[in-house]
Amino acid sequence: MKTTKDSLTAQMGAVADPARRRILAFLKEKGCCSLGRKTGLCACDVEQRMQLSQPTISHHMQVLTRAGLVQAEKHGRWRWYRRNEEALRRLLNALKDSL
Amino acid sequence: MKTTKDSLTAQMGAVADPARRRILAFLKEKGCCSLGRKTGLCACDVEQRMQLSQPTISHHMQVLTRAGLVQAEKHGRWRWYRRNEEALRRLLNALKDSL
DNA sequence: AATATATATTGACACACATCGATGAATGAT
DNA sequence: ATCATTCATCGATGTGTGTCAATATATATT
Repeated sequence: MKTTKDSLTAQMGAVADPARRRILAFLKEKGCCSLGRKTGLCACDVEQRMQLSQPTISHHMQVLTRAGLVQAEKHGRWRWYRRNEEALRRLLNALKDSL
Repeated sequence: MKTTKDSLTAQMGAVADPARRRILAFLKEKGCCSLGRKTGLCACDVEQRMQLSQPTISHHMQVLTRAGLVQAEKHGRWRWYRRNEEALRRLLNALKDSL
């Protein structure tokens, strides 16, 4: 029954949701958190910008992370998220081939 | 309640389903039906290549058509489908910007 | 230890969706 | 007129998903 979803389908599904696309857009901004040179946002930042509850944000971040489109790094009691540009590029290329 | 889905989300959702991606791939082949110079497939051709019932195929074709990613043309008792390459290109560009 | 903060997890709910069998509608063939 | 074929529609069903409130977990602060 539980045919494991292939990677492309998981990534497409992740990106098909408008809320998650907004999150990906937010992650382009420079945020409050910085990892070395890289910058990211914590979930609370994302939550602040969207009209969604904290559990919902948490869920979306999990979907994006599991799809490999964002990377998370725990830092103190925050969790910093940043876009996985490499994976996003690969997704676009895969789509270009698959479509 | 019924916030109408925006065009990009509808197209992304259409393409997120693996069955519909396979259909889009099938539509690249030269089929039994020809429209002027263009070629396409009828739903029965698609059905023959997939392990899905006729109503399910019909449903997928409707989703793809409503999303504007394929174009249908009724011809006798067949319905010829062909890819809307322009729309597919626009989708890729929109994604490139949106991601 | 007690408290506050950031996030995850759980349970529930409504809704969307993929799928199918049965049936209907349109069209062509006999 | 009857029948076969192609496709759409309907109704049902199971599964997935977006969302939230409540609760739990982890970590920092006092």
